[in-house]
Amino acid sequence: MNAKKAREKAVRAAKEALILDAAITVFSEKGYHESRLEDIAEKAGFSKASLYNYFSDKEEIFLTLAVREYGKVIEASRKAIDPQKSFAENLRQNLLIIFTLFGEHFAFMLTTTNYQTMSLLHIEIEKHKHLFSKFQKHLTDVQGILQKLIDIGRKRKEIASSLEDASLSRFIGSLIRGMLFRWKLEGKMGNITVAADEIVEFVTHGATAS
Amino acid sequence: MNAKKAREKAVRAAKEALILDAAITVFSEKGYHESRLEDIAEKAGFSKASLYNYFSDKEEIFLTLAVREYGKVIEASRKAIDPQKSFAENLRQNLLIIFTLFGEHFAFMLTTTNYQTMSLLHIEIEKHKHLFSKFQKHLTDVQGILQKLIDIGRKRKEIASSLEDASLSRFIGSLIRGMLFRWKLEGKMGNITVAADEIVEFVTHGATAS
Amino acid sequence: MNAKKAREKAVRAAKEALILDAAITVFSEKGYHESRLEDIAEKAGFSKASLYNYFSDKEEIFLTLAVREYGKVIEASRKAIDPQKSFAENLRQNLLIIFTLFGEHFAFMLTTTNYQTMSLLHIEIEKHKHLFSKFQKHLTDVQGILQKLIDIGRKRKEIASSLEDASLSRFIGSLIRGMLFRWKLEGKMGNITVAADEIVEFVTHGATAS
Amino acid sequence: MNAKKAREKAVRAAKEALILDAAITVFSEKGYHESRLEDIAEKAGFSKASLYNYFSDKEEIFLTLAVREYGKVIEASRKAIDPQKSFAENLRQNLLIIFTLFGEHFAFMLTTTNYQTMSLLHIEIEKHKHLFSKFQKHLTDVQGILQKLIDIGRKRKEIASSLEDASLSRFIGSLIRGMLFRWKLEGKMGNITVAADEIVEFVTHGATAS
DNA sequence: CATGAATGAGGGTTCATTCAT
DNA sequence: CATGAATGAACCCTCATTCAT
Repeated sequence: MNAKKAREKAVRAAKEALILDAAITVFSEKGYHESRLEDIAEKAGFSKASLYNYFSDKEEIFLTLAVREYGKVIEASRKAIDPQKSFAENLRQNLLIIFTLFGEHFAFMLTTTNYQTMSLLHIEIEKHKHLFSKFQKHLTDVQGILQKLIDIGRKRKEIASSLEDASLSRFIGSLIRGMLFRWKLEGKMGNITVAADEIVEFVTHGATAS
Repeated sequence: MNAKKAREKAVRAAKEALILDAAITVFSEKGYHESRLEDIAEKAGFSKASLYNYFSDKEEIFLTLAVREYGKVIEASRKAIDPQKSFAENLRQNLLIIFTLFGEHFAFMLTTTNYQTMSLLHIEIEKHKHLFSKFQKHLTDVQGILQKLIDIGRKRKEIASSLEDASLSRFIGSLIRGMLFRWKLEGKMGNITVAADEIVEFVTHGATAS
Repeated sequence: MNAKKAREKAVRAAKEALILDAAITVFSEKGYHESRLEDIAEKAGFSKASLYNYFSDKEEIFLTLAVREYGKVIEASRKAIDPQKSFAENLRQNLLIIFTLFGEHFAFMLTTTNYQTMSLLHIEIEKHKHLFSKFQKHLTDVQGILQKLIDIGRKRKEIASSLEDASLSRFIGSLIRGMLFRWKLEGKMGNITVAADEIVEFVTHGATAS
Repeated sequence: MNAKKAREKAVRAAKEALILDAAITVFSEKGYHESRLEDIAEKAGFSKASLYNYFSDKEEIFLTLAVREYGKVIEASRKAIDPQKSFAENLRQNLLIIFTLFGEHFAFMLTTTNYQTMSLLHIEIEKHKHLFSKFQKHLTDVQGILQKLIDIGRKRKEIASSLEDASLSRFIGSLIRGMLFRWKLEGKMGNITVAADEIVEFVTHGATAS
């Protein structure tokens, strides 16, 4: 009977994944507020009401999804950090991971960014307190990873900027979001490798040196 | 009678400005979709219905506003460009202009950015074709100004990056938006001069050199 | 211009009354929860959304209505109290007032009674705190009026029951509600005078004496 | 095989009882319409869907329960009637039976009362015609018992009221419901003996005599 | 039988837009 | 012009009931 329970759990997880997969498409395309539950349901092959068997409301879908996606990126990023390698190499690796893992849903990261600024208005954060703080922790962690890379660079004497680490990591984050933003406007993802190389080049030398 | 016409026109323009001034506050705070016409009207001292005497719909208010705001920035930026000065100096000047002109409504730029990605979904663009293309032209112009700065830098041999000018200008744009985003999350504008200096520092030297 | 304001205010009040009049019919028939805003709107000659121009939500309609109806009864009842008359006469008068004022909407009182027990479950009472406490005060006032009658009876030595005044007034209240309940089941109001007389008879002598 | 059948039947009956026991709690607390099948199922230790193995729908659960509960009361009440005793004594006994049998679920009687007035709206009565008429018969029977008591009182010359027996019995019913209503508002049952004594006192002497 | 899951049919509420005064 | 008022069109969420396993 344990096997049955396990199977059912797996089926349920698979369906949740179906919904989240549908949701990421819709959220990426339209942003949080303009996304309609009905679109997500339809894309996932469910009726709107069925979504409520898996998630308590729209916000939970969104937050669960955000946590899942960032979780993937954070885990992969952490594993990829290699203090033996140069800052440039580590950064490049990290960028490739981000761009690869988000893949065709690269715009979702922009949606979360936007959600972040909007969430300041909602007071109902109480409802999904746990998920929400997890979401925020993940966002912090992403910046943390960038800072970790910078830290390594500092130790290896590859970084000599007078700017604070926090500023540097925020700038790198901005460049990443900027790239996603460009792709979104262009309607499709660009070449990941080129994008990563460009960012690395800009971060390491700025505009003045090659 | 010509004087009367002129007066009426001036009055109308003044009222439009009142509405736009109210709109920028609301749009900055809540973004395009979450902003309610009623809030704008109230802040402008009109009733919701009155807005329709000056603008045909919500989108026209937004686009008119965006065109106005970017227009200001573009005009001021163009005037400030000085080929005799260094790239860094020009960039710094430009950043100060952007941050100063948007002022407390700095977040409005983020809203336009977000609107930009959402507008791809609307089919109604036909309705405001003229305004919309003007809006897009302005956005292009802003990038154009950044490219102009880079161009000057190249000519003065201050920029040696292997990256294309378009990429460089996009990166700078990303850094600007990133700074605004940070301020939005923090709930208030930071120190403009410091922000400009940091961006200039990062753009000129990247992370590796000071 | 003051006249215009006054007229508009009157029109508005009239429309509110239309809605409340529609609402009392629906609420009387179906109770609070089963009443649909759409039915009320239709009966009042408005669209569902229009109701929100006059009341902030369903509960406000209900509470406003309840306060209005009980207010009428309480005012009329207070005026009718005459310490010079006998307890029986006062009670009879009061019953006639209640039955007359509620009129064809007699069942509304049952709905409020039921709402009262259900409201214990809602936590949103905060939202309409003011109206809600007014509503409760009115309910208390109705009992208070009955107690006042009893008090007069005591002073006139017409009441000799060993029961507490509070108990007596509650019993009388129960008899009133019981009469309304009967009418509701029968589908129509019965003869008001007969009903009042019966209750007076029962209250004064109980079952054992005539 | 007959034993097996019997056993299965007993098991089934036991499960039905579990559901009904859960239902009475929920219905008492929230009334018919606000009670959710899910709550009943959970309290009974079943899944929501399982309820449909025992009852065809929500209404059947309610009606079955009502019939069961009133059945108990009616049976006990009938047995307790003693023509040798005084009207007051018989009434007191009957009240104690009602209050005791409903016990902590005293509010259920109010729910049935309310359901009674609402049921006039449902057209589906056809569906549960049999149960529904049984339910109504029980309600009539309760009144019948009260009338029986009055009848005994009349025969024993203890009742001299000019009011019709039907009216008297309805009044007594109202007093009972009023007591339950009070308890519901207070959130808990009061002292049964005191309550019964008060009602007996009021019914026998009214307010004017002690 | 038991149950997880699916869903149709609402119900309350919001908001941009229109219209009559 | 200004505006109070009206409303269609959504949208989120709930729940009794059905169904497949």
